Amino acid sequence: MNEARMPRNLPLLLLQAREAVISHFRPLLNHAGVTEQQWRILRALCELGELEPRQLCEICQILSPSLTGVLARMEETGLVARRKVDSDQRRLLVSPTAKGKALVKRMAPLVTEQYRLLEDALGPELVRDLYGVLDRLVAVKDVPVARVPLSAARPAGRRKERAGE
Amino acid sequence: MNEARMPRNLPLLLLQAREAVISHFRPLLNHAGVTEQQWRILRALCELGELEPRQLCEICQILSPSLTGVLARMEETGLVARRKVDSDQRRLLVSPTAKGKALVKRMAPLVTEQYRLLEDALGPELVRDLYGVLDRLVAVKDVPVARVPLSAARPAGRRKERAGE
DNA sequence: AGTAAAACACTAACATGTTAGCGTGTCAAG
DNA sequence: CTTGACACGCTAACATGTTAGTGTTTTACT
Repeated sequence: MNEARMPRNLPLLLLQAREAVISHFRPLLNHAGVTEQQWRILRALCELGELEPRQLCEICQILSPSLTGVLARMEETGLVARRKVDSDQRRLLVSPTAKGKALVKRMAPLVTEQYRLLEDALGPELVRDLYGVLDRLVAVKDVPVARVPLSAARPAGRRKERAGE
Repeated sequence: MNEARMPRNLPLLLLQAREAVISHFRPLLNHAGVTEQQWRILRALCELGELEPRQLCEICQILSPSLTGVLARMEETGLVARRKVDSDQRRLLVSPTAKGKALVKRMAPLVTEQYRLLEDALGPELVRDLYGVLDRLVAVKDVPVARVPLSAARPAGRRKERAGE
């Protein structure tokens, strides 16, 4: 018969790959008292300087609503500072505080060392191939979108019914 | 000076890669009324049959506390069923319902089609390399863990202080 | 048999992901 | 100058990620 088996689950594979890598860094970040997202933001700010929230969204792969909360907590703990832009009242500028920069400076050698250990375990070729392939993947544009037949898909009637209505 | 720049952020790159892929499937899943996690679980159950929660955790890369909630919601909407195992009162067995299987069967062609479009955009070599590299990465074991100097890292004193204490 | 350790699913508390929508500020067309 | 479209950061509501810890059932060892 048909049954036409689906292709491998690529998003899942990428998730597993990411977990395989990040698991070796999580202990370091936990010990430093920052989350993965906070670390991404701090790194970006220390490497690129003052940035706007929307830039951080793109660079750190964090959606705007999440970023709002993350930045609020980081401001609370004194890792970053936010200031308004005079020329455009809509925009903000986020910068790392002295405390934030100090944390990055403290963590950098540890992160680098752990990365080296990981590289040793993976081997230079795999690491090189990894960056090569992923960079190519991320650079891909213009992937067409399949049209949904409108008839297919659609479970029962669970389409956003609020509880209190 | 030193400043010793850190290596590239590999977990971030993997996150970006995953987003580049999953973004093309999210509309399909949304339209079907299931989340990414629910889809991973349904696929696993339909391809491998009845599974225990801890197996689903491993296969679908979902932590136990998250899985508890996801399965509860899926049982609520009638996509899966849970039953206890007699031989071991601790364990459970999760299986897809008729409704769950039907959803997978409906979605399969759409997912496969979208995957084909993605493959066309990426090119066969890149897809092949992608799986090759990621499979090798996931398979890596025995990565040593860097010892944290105990003195380094550690922001101010924000180490799990409860609000009501 | 009897006990300590481990396995399993679960809860709790917090942080983030995801979608929809809101309010204000900016800018361009009329 | 005004209006309408858009950009930006935000809130709201729900689902999931993450860490710590709990209660119960098994298992291993004495």
